[in-house]
Amino acid sequence: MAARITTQQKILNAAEALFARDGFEQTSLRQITHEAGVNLASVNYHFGSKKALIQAVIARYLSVFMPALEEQLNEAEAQKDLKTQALFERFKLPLAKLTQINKRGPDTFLRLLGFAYSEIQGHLRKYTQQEYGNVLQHLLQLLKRTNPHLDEQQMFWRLHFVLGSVVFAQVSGQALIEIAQAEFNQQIGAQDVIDQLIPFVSGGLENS
Amino acid sequence: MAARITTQQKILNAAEALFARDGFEQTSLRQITHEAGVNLASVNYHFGSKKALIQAVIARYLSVFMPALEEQLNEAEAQKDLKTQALFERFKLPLAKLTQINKRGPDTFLRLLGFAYSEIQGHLRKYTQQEYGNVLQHLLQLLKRTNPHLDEQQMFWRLHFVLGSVVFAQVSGQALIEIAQAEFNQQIGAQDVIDQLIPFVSGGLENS
DNA sequence: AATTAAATTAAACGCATGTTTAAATCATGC
DNA sequence: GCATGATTTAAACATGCGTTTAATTTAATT
Repeated sequence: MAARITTQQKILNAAEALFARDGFEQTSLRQITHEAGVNLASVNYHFGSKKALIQAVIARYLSVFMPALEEQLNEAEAQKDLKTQALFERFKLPLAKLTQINKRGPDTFLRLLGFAYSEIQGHLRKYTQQEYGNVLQHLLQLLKRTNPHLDEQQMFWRLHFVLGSVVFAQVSGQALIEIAQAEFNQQIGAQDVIDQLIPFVSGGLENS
Repeated sequence: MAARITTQQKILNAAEALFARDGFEQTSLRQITHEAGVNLASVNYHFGSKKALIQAVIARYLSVFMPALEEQLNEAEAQKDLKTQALFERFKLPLAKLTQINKRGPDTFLRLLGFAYSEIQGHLRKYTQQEYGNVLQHLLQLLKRTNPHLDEQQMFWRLHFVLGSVVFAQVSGQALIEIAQAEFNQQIGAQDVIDQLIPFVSGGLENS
């Protein structure tokens, strides 16, 4: 059991690609298993259910992303004169690290996140909160530091608006990228979208 | 054919409520027809297909909202010293007008819009562009006026981020409102969310 | 090599969906 | 009041889904 790709991995790889492209509900197990070249029943054999497969796909990314983000937040913590935008820039490295899972890992992860938030409402939120709640708390604390003029309620809403922008940018991302490319005659990648996004969410969050 | 509610209207009313609550794909024709107290087959008889029903539901709102928005934009056009935030505030009145369709019309419309954008990817965008493209062009032109420091590409992306925030706020809105109410011990409505949203999108769009 | 456990396979199950059919009912104009 | 067209109805259709079953094949252990 060394370099050969197991059935489990084949399923995970095919599933994450299709989930990221079409969403969870729009992707059937028959599509996934066909793409992976494995039997339909093997999903339920190895993962138990489709829901569990979705969770496994997301968990694989979170397990890389979250620790890297935590490290970045610790560095930000020590930083003097921390600015909101600089804080958001800290997301770029953890995101880039996801290439170790997949060449298009960063794109994939953000799109998965987008679908997860818009499709399975409370489920992922609860899981993330439970597994990585401390990291998110840390982020909130730092944002309060860079934005002492916002009260609890403003911060609550704006954080969710930020999340909404990110999620939307990714879910509608591919379509928008294609429109943008046609309109501006240049190659555009997910990284460019992030670079456009950061000043937007920074400005939105900070605004008095 | 005077004051009595026709089958078509019964279907539209039931459909828009369920669509707004659960999304288009999550709502079955059987749910809709049961709620409306009409026969299952009457949807296909009166509208042709589920897709056409969705379009009819959205079109009913757009036909009220868009002309009202156009009027607001014309007023803004004449305004001296137009600010981005003031421009976004112009959305409130057209939105409020939707109560003439339904008491909870504004909420319903925004949630429908949210689901429309996240579920049926290109379809609605094309329809809106075709039917009300001139209004949206007008909005874009005014935004360029209030933000001359942004180039075409920045404006393109930020406009879509704004849209994303709005859409997300509404789709995740009810869940978030409940969390917020529990956390801050006060009654919160869709209008409050809009009030929180406007400074966010204004700040995000303007940021240099 | 024989035994046992793990993994894979083809097939079927049960269910829910949107849509279509064809008969029954209703309303309308002559 | 009857005939005609519009509407409503109950039932079935076709399809796709996640899941389960039971038999077969593969791999590991003794």
